[in-house]
Amino acid sequence: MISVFKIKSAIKNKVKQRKMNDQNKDQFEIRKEKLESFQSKNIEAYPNSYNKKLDAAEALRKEEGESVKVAGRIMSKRVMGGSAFCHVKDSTGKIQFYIRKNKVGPEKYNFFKEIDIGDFVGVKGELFITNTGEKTVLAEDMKLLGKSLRPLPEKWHKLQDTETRYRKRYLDILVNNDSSLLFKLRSRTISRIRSILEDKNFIEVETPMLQPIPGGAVARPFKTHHNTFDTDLFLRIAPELYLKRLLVGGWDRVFEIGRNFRNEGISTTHNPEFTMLEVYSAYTDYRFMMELSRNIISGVGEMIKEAGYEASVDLTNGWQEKNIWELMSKYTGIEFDPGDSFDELNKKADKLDIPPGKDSPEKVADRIFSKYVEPELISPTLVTGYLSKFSPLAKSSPEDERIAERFEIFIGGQEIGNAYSEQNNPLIQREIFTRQLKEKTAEPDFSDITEIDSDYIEALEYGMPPASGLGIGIDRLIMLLTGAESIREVILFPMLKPLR
RNA sequence: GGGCCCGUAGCUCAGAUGGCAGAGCAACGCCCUUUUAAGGCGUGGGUCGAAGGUUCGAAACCUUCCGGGCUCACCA
Repeated sequence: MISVFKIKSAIKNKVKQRKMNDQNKDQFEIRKEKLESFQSKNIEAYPNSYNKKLDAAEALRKEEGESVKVAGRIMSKRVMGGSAFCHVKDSTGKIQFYIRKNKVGPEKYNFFKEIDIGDFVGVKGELFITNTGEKTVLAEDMKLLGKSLRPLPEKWHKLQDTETRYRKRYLDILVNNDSSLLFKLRSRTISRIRSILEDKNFIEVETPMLQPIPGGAVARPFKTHHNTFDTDLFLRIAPELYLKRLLVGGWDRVFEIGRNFRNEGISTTHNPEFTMLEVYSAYTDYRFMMELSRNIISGVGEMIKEAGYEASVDLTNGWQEKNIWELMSKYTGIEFDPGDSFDELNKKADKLDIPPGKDSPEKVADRIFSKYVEPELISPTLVTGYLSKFSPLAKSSPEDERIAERFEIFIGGQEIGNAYSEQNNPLIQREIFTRQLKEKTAEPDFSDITEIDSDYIEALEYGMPPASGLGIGIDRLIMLLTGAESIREVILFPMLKPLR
């Protein structure tokens, strides 16, 4: 039944595809014909290289009268009979060139007229200033470096359609400067985080993304299969358990920036693959990570300022530490206590218009927190007081066994990170894993998970130093820094339904 | 998965109550040697997301499907 439907729709698509091409015919076909005519005239439309001398931005810093050689994509073309102005764009910006028939001769000029917006060209010539004051290259020669067969989005309104912007991100970053800047800022942010950690003698490592038993978080994993070993593997949901194996091996300060994969819902704050920073530091507890996360986030905040951006929230000042139970009491007006039973919690939830039900108490508390407290946590807030029983990889506080040595970072009403003192007692860890497994396998979604990661427990049995760990969601951090409304705006190629 | 909204030319968008599918940019032709959203004259371009239905007549109304956005739920 399914296959019949699929075949039908596949046929429809073939037909549609052909029609799409027909629709493009005008501009696409015309450009293809130009390409063919170039080839017949022995003009190479796709040369292998070009000896570009200067980026656009560099060329613009040169003086009037100096000779420059630049290259890029033609973004605009204004022809006035025997002369024309074009803007050429490379990764550093745009520069204008001016080409004149009586300067380059009729043959070259006519060739220039064949060149389309979107084509890559190289231009050399002297700089001059136009009547309207723009530094411009007076072309002595122009070379085609790459023919474009499809028209670019419109120059004034640019590319607006959200879906097309995500699916054809190359067009988005080409014509929408804001988008291009955002992703460059993302890159710089990650590189800044890296340098902050390296300065503190953390070393960057890479751990497996293909794991036999996905651990380090609770989430539905993606499943895959390795042919040679004929074994099922999972895409990691977190690198945590591998990074802590490195602590066992004596590497005291490690971090990883990389992709995690969670087979769950997609929303404005969730992409199935997302980038996490995880940091581990031996001989420290979660207090150390409070300091470190502040260093990282305010460091990034400073960089943003230096780059001329303004983060929507002050990331340097106003940091505070708050207890989750006090926060919940404050923002709901109902007293909450870590000792609350499931029943009591449900009753309070009911008063707050939160559906109670068969869920675990953690979920109920989390719902209350998400609805009433989270949106209020605008300036950076380190939230403590999480229950040990819902922090399976964290150590409990020596003062109160019920409470984990753990905090989460909230900024701009969003969870940005999570940190705790790491559980290094192999006996306790095994017990917790075993209990978790029983609970998990009761749910159909986790039926693939049939055993605990005893390899990890074995590592712990060799002895792991006391340590603290921190995880920061990079995508959400970037959202915060740029004020992006959706995680898709900060991921170059976000997950979309494949077009059939 | 539920609710609301969107899909019209390569791009950006108009098309009240059903009556011959439009504009700007881009393209093509002509004019134009300092323009910059260049300008002037002219031309071509559409299975109105898809399929059914209602109707004398559907881009518009109804149903289903496809894709997207927001939101709730699920979920860190």
